[in-house]
Amino acid sequence: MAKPQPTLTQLRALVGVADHRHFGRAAAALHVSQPTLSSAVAALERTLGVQLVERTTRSVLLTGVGEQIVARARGVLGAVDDIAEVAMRARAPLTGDIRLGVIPTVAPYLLPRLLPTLRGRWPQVRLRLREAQTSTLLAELRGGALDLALLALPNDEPGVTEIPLYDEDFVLVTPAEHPLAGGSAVPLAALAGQDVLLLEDGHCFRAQALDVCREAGARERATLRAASLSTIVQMVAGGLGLTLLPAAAVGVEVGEGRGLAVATFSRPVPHRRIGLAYRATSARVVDWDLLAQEVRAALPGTDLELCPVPVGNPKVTRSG
Amino acid sequence: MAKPQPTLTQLRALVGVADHRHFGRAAAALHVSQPTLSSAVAALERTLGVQLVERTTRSVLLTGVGEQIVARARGVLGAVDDIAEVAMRARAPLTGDIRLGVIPTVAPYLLPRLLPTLRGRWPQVRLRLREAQTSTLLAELRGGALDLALLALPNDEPGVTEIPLYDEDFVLVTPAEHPLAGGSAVPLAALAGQDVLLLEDGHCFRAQALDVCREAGARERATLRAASLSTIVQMVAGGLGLTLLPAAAVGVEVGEGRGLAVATFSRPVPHRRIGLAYRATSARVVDWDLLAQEVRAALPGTDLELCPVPVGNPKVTRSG
DNA sequence: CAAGTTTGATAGCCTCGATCTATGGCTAAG
DNA sequence: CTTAGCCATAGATCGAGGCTATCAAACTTG
Repeated sequence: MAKPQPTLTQLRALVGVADHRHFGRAAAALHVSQPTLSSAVAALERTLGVQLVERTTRSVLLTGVGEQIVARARGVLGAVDDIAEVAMRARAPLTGDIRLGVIPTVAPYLLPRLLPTLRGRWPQVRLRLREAQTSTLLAELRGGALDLALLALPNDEPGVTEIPLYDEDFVLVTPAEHPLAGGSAVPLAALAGQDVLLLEDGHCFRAQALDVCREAGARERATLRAASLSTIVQMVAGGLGLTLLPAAAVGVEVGEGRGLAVATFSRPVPHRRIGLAYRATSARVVDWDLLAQEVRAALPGTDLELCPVPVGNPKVTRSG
Repeated sequence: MAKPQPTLTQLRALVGVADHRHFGRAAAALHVSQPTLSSAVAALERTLGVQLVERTTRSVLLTGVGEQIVARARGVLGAVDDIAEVAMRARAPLTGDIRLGVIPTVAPYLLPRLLPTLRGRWPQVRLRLREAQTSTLLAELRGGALDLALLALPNDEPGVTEIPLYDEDFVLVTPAEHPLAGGSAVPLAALAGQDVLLLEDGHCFRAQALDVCREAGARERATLRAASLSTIVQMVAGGLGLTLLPAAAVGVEVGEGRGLAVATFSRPVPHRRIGLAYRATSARVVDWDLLAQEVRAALPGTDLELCPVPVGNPKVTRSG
């Protein structure tokens, strides 16, 4: 026996009846006639072999199975709408609002490079930026307040997919007269006993740098936690200690003639991976992949190592 | 402009092509002719306005958008199959295998009452029982190795739905000659300084009883952790201390003439809630509701307080 | 290099099912 | 008992989706 499968039209009819609890009004809302709706629901019940709706002339109620199936039908119809939206987004890629959250240790160094490129190549896109720490960004991402987050990977957040973008080394910033100043392959162990200045709690870069310090045997100057890398670098210039910076920050934070020197570590060089994160259910994956390409294209050429582009054939190109 | 929506047939066609990477074979697998399949995919691309498949005479590839949409289409088709299964299950309620996990502090006291009732009223059902601690049960439930778990609530497990069944009070079991023996409204504070025997780590009832002890100021005899309530009661009879039992265990564990006495607490009486847990995506919710009714019907009449039946109209009755 | 083979697209026809209008039957209210 | 409201049924119509036959393109092979 061949089992007839439910039809999308039938599912829409059922959901409509469930919503309105009234065949006539549901039919009007679905722009079909009442008998059409009636027979659609009846056909669904026939193919499923179960009564879904209790009809009396006075009221329309769902049976227990009916409730179950209505819930699933809503899911199906929503997913079909999603498919249409995915296609629509792909037809007009990278347009409209994108709510992007960025962590504070990336934003000031990457955005000045990204924004002009993006505006030039995708004038239709409007970035709505938000700067916050990782935990905030992930919460807002899951809650739907953000479309996309630019942060350090991995986060192992269920339901969130990540696109790796680049790896950036950590470098050592010291006063110019410091013994380690300007070194080119400083071993981690050279940090032992040094006073290292770090960000305040909640910054992921604080945790990453702290790991390095622990391994190296350095100690944190805990009384001097700063709110930004900028402040920390000022403090280093003031002779209060030394600090680690992610490579991308060096150009902006360590200027000439400020009495500062940058040293690089010997292998294995401590580093972190930066990438994009989005809800796995997002209908705009194609957009996010394109944006990832733009970020990679906007990267400073030297110190940052691009992550390989993961998948598939990037068939979608700019429209126009 | 009215947008034509994708059809289930079209989605099936697309998924088939994605699976086989070959129109002819996909058509055979779907039991349609090759031109039909071809035109279905073409129609889908037309309604979505996006190219989904790269066709050459030599190979068939998916575009980026195509991959996205295939993934979602699989979800849609799976959900539709689920709907059919929900209906099928409702047509033949409570039949077939049910893999039920039960925690050790419930199983020996509830199952002897439940099993005969169940066999009598639903002879077609076959329970495959498994006794394990909460964490194991929940892991197996999520992994699909179990259909259903009978344990203490709440667990706040994402993706897992819980049906409350009954609340059971904790009672105090002491040697017959103990000062608290047989009391009828013992305040928790009376436990202060007493030696209480508890289960070994991992049992949820251990944690629950330990909470009571902490609040009451009792101390655990940590050198005597037991693997079962049965063992603990033996130890109490041997004068090694006293213990807490969930009410349902009293009848089985505390017999006559074994030198044991049962005392009840004053209000607020410590208690725990027992219920069923299942994957929120399960297609057999109707079955689980029915089984919950059977558990309630099988309950010992006196000490356990039924939880209110939550929802809906239990339209489904026994078939036959 | 030409013929053959493989494979997906197109054309034309047909069938079945979804939809419509018209109507019937049931229930609750007055 | 009548009336109004509401869902089910009947019969007609039309289009989506199916099939067979054929074409066009590309790779293979003697």
